[in-house]
Amino acid sequence: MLSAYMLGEEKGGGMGKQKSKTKKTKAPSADEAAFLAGHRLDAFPRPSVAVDVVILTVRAAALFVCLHERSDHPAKEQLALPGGFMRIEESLDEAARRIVKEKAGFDDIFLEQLYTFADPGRDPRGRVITVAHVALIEAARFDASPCPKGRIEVPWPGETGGPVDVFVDSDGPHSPIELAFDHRDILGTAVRRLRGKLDYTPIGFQLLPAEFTLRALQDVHEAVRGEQVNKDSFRRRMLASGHLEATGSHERDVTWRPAELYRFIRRSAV
Amino acid sequence: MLSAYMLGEEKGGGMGKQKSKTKKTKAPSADEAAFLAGHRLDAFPRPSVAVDVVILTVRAAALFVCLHERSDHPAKEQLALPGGFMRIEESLDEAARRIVKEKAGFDDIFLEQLYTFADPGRDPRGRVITVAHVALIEAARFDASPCPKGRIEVPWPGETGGPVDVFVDSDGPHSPIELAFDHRDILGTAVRRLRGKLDYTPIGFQLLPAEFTLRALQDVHEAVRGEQVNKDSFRRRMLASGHLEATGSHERDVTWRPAELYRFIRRSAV
DNA sequence: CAAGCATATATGCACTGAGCATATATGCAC
DNA sequence: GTGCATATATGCTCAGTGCATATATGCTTG
Repeated sequence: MLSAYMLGEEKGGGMGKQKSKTKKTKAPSADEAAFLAGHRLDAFPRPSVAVDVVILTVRAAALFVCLHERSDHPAKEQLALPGGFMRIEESLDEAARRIVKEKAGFDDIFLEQLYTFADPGRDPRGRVITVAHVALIEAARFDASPCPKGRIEVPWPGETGGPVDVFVDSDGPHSPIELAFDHRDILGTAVRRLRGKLDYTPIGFQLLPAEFTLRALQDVHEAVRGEQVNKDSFRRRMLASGHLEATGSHERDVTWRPAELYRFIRRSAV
Repeated sequence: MLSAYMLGEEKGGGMGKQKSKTKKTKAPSADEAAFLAGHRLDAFPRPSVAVDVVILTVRAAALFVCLHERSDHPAKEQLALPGGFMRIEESLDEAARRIVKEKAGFDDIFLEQLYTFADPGRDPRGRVITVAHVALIEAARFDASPCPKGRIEVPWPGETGGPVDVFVDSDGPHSPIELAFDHRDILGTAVRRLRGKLDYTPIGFQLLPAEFTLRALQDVHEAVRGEQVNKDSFRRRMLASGHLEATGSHERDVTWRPAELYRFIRRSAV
């Protein structure tokens, strides 16, 4: 049944047809308008498209993710990533922001598309593909959300990849919890992406408040990378990156020498 | 205009067939089984899901992409990326490989998911989202495909991003061609991704034959990055990467001193 | 055949950033 | 004040990069 899926594409399967290239315009011709009017995209089966969001923060040198308890089957009462179905009129970004707002309560948040998971059988309800997103937020705002929070432990080094383990600390020390669907894989992909971008983009600053110490920035990098970094060269590299601006003020209520607070500034041009 | 694809009910109704493929989820309880039996994913409007593939190679120090002339509206007779609708029973990877085979003739190819483009209005037929993929192939195999070939010119430096220009050289020097839908943006995203991964993954070797000279490898890097690289440090860096194995043989039929041929070897462990 | 040419390949040197050690500064607890 | 924990500054070594120079190896040309 090849033709059923080739709507709007060539039917014959030949590759070498080379018609003369006519000038093409954006305004639809009468011919095209007639084609579109008689066109039925819903004449063949389509999957459902969901959007899931991995909302991450760094607290106490560890990665945490915002979860959501499912109120319906499948995986009823199990924890899952906040997600929902894309509405027919909204973009993926709009859908993701709506879900973040509805299920975690965050209004303004750094958001980026991650990967599309589409294995047949990943959802028992039928053919559901999900466009996963990553959102990053500072710990104070993260903590203010009522969502269940999971601590992430990454069992692989560097950017190896694979599922990660999630612990809900309120239950005390125990084995990692189960997540609905393939959400442990999605989480693993999110961590791998984050590790890959951390050194080459200013993405790490999204996990910090507006003003922060170099030590806090280092904590973020160490939590994401899952390993210690050299303090001196980290400081030098960050200060030389052009992304930091000293505020002149210092942290308070610490029992040691207060560190200077810095602001993130988007670098002019490369 | 929305109503055209908001006629919710599906005519084919083919969701039930693959329901038994739930390998990742636990056996449903009686309660859950009852829920799933009464569940209708098709009660809500769903988009159509397409897959487009950016098939790239490097030839003569330039990036080239494999295209496809559309035989039907919309954008009839216009060039586009090879693409098609995902079938309800196949994974994205399977769909992409089917499309690569059908429209470009490549059987075994490096393939990777790129990004999902889903702006409402990107397709005049209605709500169509596309999961774009990138495929890389060596120039000799690329040239053997009957697909129309476009030369890529990237108007932005580094990983700035944005649409790229495509030229069909057979028509002589002229302005960049128009591509169907948002395919110039998809191409731009592909180039940006490629630039980002080139230095930190062995992805560049996918653009070369099994045995190649260091100069050819450098040509690949320069074509992807769009700028010259230092020859000496590039050689040293590549030889120190652990990804290269000398074959002992040398290139032939060149008018200068023949360079040694190398093989790509996947580095053991990091 | 010898000279010339284009490229490959090898080596040395200066510069830069990273890792490391050391010294000084600044808050709090006692 | 003393002790302590951390921040901050400086100097050293080492590895990688950009650059220059020297040699090697094929073909072309006279």
